[in-house]
Amino acid sequence: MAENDLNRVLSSHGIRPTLQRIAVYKYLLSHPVHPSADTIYRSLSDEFPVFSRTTIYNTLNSLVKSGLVRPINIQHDEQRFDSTTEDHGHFFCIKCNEISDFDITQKILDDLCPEGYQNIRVDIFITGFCPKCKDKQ
Amino acid sequence: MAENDLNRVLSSHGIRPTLQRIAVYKYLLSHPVHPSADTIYRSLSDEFPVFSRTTIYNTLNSLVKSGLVRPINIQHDEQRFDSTTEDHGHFFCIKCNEISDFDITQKILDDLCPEGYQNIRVDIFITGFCPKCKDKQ
DNA sequence: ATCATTGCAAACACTTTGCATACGC
DNA sequence: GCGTATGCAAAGTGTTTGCAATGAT
Repeated sequence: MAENDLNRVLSSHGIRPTLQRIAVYKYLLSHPVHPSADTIYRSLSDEFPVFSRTTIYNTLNSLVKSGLVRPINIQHDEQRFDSTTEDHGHFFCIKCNEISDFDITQKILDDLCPEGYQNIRVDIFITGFCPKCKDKQ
Repeated sequence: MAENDLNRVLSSHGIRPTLQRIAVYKYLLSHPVHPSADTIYRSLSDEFPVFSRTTIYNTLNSLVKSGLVRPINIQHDEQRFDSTTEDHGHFFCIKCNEISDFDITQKILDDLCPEGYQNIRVDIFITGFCPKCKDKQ
């Protein structure tokens, strides 16, 4: 996505497109392994030494609130973040620590919803070994 | 479950059945809303004033390691615990904060598993309003 | 000039660790 | 008696908050 498009997407979600926010959102879009706040901080710090952790957290919270980014609580020790907004599942590899997406059919999502509940979001997490790691356990 | 059965279950999983451990496990079995460590601590402290948070955490970690209890990471800010070991989904009510179980068919679980991955556990979390709360939002 | 954003330092909340005491076989 | 469990206090870790400085319109 070009810088201009990023600006437009952020603006249209009520987020003023500052240098830092563009960088965080761009990083999320281009790193589909669902990084943690700290991973984003360390990666961006190399590029722009001015970044602070506070700004990363501020930005992530704004992005989550606006609906552009979803938090993933697959591990209890740190939150991770996902810039894909369509419904899909998350696979957490306990060896390489990467989280990848997998498809979920609409039918499965419909079948899941329990009777009498009003659901707002569905999270499907699978933990195990990803294709890259399952042979070198 | 009678005290004796609890003793047997814990012992057979390599956990020496102390007063504290029995109380924590019994509490989990009898409170199917999936309490947090702190909820367990506060509830048991009333009954047995000797309990410390450390022991609650120690015990929960032992129970998780032995497979008798599963951790639930549906919220990022605290872990919650589940004494049901069969496969099922979790519904988190954002109003009353309770987590309830719902059934998942084996067929859905089979359909979920993505190609090429080796999965160890599946967690299905739905967030929203439970039947008790959906009318009084 | 005004209002939002940044970012340091400090505070916070949940969880783990170090270590001395107490318990169970 | 020896190994394990308990529990206090302290440390650790991820995240949020207070607030002054900076930036954008």
